[in-house]
Amino acid sequence: MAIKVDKDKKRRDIAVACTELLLEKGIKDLTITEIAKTAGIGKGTVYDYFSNKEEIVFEIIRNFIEEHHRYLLSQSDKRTSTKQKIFYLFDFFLSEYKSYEKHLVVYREYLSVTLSSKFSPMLEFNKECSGFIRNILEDIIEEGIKKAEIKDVSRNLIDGIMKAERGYMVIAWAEGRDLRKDFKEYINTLFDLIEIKK
Amino acid sequence: MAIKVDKDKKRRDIAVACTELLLEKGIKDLTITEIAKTAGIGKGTVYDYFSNKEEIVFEIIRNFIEEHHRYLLSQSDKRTSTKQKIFYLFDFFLSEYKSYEKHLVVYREYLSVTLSSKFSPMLEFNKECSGFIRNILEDIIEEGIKKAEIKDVSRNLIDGIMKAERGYMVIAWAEGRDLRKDFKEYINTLFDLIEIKK
DNA sequence: TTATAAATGACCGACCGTCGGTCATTTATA
DNA sequence: TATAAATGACCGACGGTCGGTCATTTATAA
Repeated sequence: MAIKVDKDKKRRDIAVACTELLLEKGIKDLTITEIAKTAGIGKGTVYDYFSNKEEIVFEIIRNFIEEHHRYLLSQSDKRTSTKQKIFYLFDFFLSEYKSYEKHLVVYREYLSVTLSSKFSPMLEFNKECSGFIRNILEDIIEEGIKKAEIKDVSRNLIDGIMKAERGYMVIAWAEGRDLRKDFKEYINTLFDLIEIKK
Repeated sequence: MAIKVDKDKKRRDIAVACTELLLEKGIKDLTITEIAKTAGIGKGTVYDYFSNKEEIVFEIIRNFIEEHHRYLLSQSDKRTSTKQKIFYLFDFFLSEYKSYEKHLVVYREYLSVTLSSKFSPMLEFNKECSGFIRNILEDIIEEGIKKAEIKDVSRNLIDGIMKAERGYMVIAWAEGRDLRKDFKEYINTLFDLIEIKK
């Protein structure tokens, strides 16, 4: 027997090595040759660990997203208001942090790819992601209802809020508007309608 | 001087000739060679009328959208309810017509392209389009308020509804859910909140 | 008026560079 | 020495370019 490499580990290593490169160049302008060079391996070796470019990009972006989800899980704070919790939940795209900017651009390009991709693991993962966010949102809403902060009908808005968030995300690029402000105003209006006035 | 062709007309002719082809193959799988063949011209000639593939696709899709907008303008019916008018406004993606299916698929791929494109005429046109829909939606809402069907606060929901629609559009593909039903439920819930009960 | 030379620009398809992906060959190790 | 692992030359597809051709129009001279 010759050497055995840990295929999974090497896969991850390649992904990690190319993270910065992806943020710098974006999906479309990222080439396999560059990926190989950056990871310090031959071009053919890339294909020993990934079956195509889409898979590599997906691996890297999945890392971003999973990391962000871990961050969200660590953030649950029962003291803040229901509305504030919702803002926190969508803070990835509401945040003003400059360092998020590149991530946001790549994430948007990734969404663009998923919009017309047939690569099912990616589509599957996307479903999981919205399921994840949706669960948190459901918890937030349920707790708000239990605390009598918001009306029962709020439950039916969950799906719409999820979709609106995606809409703001997607349209912002094409229109160059300040989506952060717009989204906040939208949530504020919803709360005008669903909040139980004391 | 040699013969002068009407450049604009020929441009349109090429676009029209390739409409069916685009619907059949989608944006990504459409090749310039096929376009040339379908339009009955040489490959080089294509580039006498369009500067790149994106421009050709854009020309064809703009036709779809403009046609649909003309249809919307012809549809104003003052007799129906505010909610019903909103459903009509978004009928392009709510409609069950089988013949719309291919258009919808290509439109979604087009959205995917706009999400990461730098081709500014397209981005500009996109802004115009949402402006167009938004104007109609504003009129619908204003009239609903004037008729005392819905509350004043509805005005602030316009932006959110626009974005939610886009979100439903975009997510449907990735999740394979029945976006028509979901979107209708979302609008129904909003109306529960903004309708003035008699 | 007519024959013909010159000018024009629409049209073409061979060709180019790039890039994702493959495969025959080499290298390293047990 | 058997075999896993790595490699980079190579391939084909595709978007886009460019030099050349040819039909048509215009200018000119007999």
